[in-house]
Amino acid sequence: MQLDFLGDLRRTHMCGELRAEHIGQKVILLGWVNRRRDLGNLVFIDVRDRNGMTQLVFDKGENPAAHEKASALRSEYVIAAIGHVRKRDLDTVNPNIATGDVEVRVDELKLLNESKLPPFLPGDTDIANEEMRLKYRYLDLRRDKMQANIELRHKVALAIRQSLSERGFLEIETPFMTRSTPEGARDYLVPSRVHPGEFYALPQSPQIFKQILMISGFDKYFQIVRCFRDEDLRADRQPEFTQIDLEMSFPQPDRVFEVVEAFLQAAFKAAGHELTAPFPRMTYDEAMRQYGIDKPDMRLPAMTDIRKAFTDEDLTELRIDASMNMVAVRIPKVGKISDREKKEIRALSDELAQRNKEFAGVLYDFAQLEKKRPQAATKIRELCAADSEDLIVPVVAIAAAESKARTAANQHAQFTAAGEARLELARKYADRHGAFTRTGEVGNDFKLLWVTDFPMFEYDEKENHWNPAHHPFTSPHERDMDKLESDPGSVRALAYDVVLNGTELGSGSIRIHRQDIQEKIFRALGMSIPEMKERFGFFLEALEYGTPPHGGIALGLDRIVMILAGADSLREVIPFPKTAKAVDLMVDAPTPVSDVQLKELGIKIK
RNA sequence: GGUCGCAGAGUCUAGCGGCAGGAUGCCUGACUGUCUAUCAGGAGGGACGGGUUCAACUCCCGUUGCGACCGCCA
Repeated sequence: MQLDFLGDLRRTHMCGELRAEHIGQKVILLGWVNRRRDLGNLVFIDVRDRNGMTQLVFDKGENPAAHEKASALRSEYVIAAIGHVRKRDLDTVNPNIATGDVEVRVDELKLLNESKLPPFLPGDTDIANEEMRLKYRYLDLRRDKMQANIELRHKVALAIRQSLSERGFLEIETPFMTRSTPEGARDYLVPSRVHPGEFYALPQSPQIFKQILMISGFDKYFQIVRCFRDEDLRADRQPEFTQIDLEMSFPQPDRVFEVVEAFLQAAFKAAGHELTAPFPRMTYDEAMRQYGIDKPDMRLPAMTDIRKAFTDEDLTELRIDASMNMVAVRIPKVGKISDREKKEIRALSDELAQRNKEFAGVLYDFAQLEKKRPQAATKIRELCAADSEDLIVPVVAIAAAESKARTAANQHAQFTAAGEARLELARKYADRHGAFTRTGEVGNDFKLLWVTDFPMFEYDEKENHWNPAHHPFTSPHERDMDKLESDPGSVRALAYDVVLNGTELGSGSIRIHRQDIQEKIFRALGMSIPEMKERFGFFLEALEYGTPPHGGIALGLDRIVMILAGADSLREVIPFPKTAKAVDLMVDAPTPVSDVQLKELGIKIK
C-alpha cells in the first residue's frame, strides 16, 4: 500500500483530548491504529497515542476515498487523520473512554507507516508472558499500563527534583567510571584500553563522591542517578537501578528526615496521594523485638511478648525454655484453619530453623495450647488483643534435653524467625485479612516509617571479625564512642532506613568527618593502616582538609514508583529491564566481543 | 551456587499414556452505528535432547529459557 509523507502536517490535539467543546472543529490526529471495526460501508478506527484514544469514522457514502483507504488499515499502522469533530448520538456514546462523547469524521487519511503483524497487541486483554514482553519491549511499552507507569515515574522524579531544588540542593553529576572498592556488592568492571590489565568500576552508589562534595563545600547535593551492583536479581532488584541520592552538611538525622519527608510528600502528591509527615519512628531494637525485621510492614499487627501468659508451672509442663524470647504472631481474620494448613505451619517451623541456624524455637500449635493450658491461651489472646477469627502462632523455644547455653545470637534469631513466620503467614492468608489490598485511604495503603539506631557492626562468624552494618563511613553515636574497642557489638550507628509497607526504600547515615574516628573504625574492623591507605587513601587525606560534619541518604526511585504503581516487580516501572539472569532480551546483552576488542584491552578469556 | 514452579497455534490457555479443544489475533466473505463489533468460512500447534512404553504433548531424567524464593545484595 502506498505510504504518505508527514509533510508539514502538525497535530492539533492528542488522541485523548477531544471533548464535546471541540465539536465542529477541524482537527489533525496522529497515532497508531488501535482497533478497527469494519462494518462494510462504515468503518471505525480507534486511533491511539500515549494520551488516549479517539474513534475515527469512515462512511463510504460521505467520503468513498477515505473509506477505501481505511478499509485497508491494520493494527499498529501509523496514521494521520484530518477531519472534523462530531457529536455522537446519545445511544452511541462510549462512556468507557475519555473522548467517548465525540468522534472524528475523517476528510483525509494519511498512512504514515505500516506494521508487520505484531506478536501481541497493546490492546490485548490477556497480556503476553514476560519473555515475550521483554523481547518486544517496544510493543509492550505501548500498553496503557506501561505508558502510565513510565509517565508516573517521570512525574515522581520531577516532583522530587523540584522539592530538593527548592530546599537548596544542587544536582551534581558524579563519574560512572570510577574505582573498584572491595566493600559491599560485586562491582561491574570496565576494562581500560589505555591501561591494559586495569579496570574502572561502575559505582554501586556515588557514596565517596558525595562526601567529597561536602568536603568541597557544596553543602547540599542530590542526584537521581544510576547505580550498578553485580548481584543476583529479585523482583525488587535489578543490576542497574536508580537512586535518589543526597548529602548535606551540618545535619542531624532529623534534618535528613525532614528533607526526605518533604520530597516523598511531593512524590506521592504527584501520584495523587496526600502523605502525612512526619513519619513514625522506631529504633532498630524495637523493630526487631516487635516485628522481627529491620523493615517492618506496619500494615500488619506487631508481634506480642507472651512471657506473662505463662506461669512457671506452665513452662515446666510444656517444656518451654523460659530463658528465651516468647512472642506470638497474630494474623487477623484468618478464621478456621484446616488440618492441612496446620501441617503447613509445622513445615514452616522447620524451614525457619533451616534458614536461621541459631533459631532455637518452634511455631507452637495454638489449638493444642488451648487444650493443654487454657488459661495461658486465654491470656495470650488478651495480650495480642486477638479477635476469635485471628490466627495466633506462638513462637517459643522448647527446652533442650540437656541444657544448652542460649546466646544473644539465639535470642536474635528467635525474633528474626518469628518475623519471617509473620510475613510468610501474612502472605499466605492475604486474601483473608486483606491488609495488602488498597483501600484508597493513604494512611492505610502506605505505611511509612523511619528505623533508626542500627547497630554499627555485625559479627561475621565465618571470618571471625566485625563488619560494618551500613558502610565504613557511618558515624557511631557520640555516646557510644568509648565502646568502639571494648564492646563493638553494642555500638549504635547514626544510621537510618526509611521503610514503606515492608520494603526498604532508602538507607542513610551521618558520616564520620574526623580522621581520628575514621581510623578507629577501620581498626575496629580489623583493617591495618596500610590496608586503609591502599583502599581509601585519597579519602582519608581529604578528611584532613577541613571536613564538615555531614550525612545523607539514598532512596530507590524504582521501588518508590513500583509501590505507587501497585506493581509486583521493578520490571513494570523500568522501560528496559533485565531478566532474572541479568539479560536484556530485546538487545540481547550481554554478548561475546570480538578478539580484536579483547586484544586491544589486553584481556584473554579462559 | 541452591530449592521450587512454568514451557502446547502469533498470543493467552483447557484437557489427556491412543483423533490436541477453546479464546483472541490473522486471512476470505457478508454487514451503515460499532467500540473486546457481529455473523459465516478458513489457515495455523507440543522448547531441545535422552529414556520408559506397542504407543509420549502427557510419565521419568537432563539441557535451555522465563519466573519466584533462599544464599548473595555494606
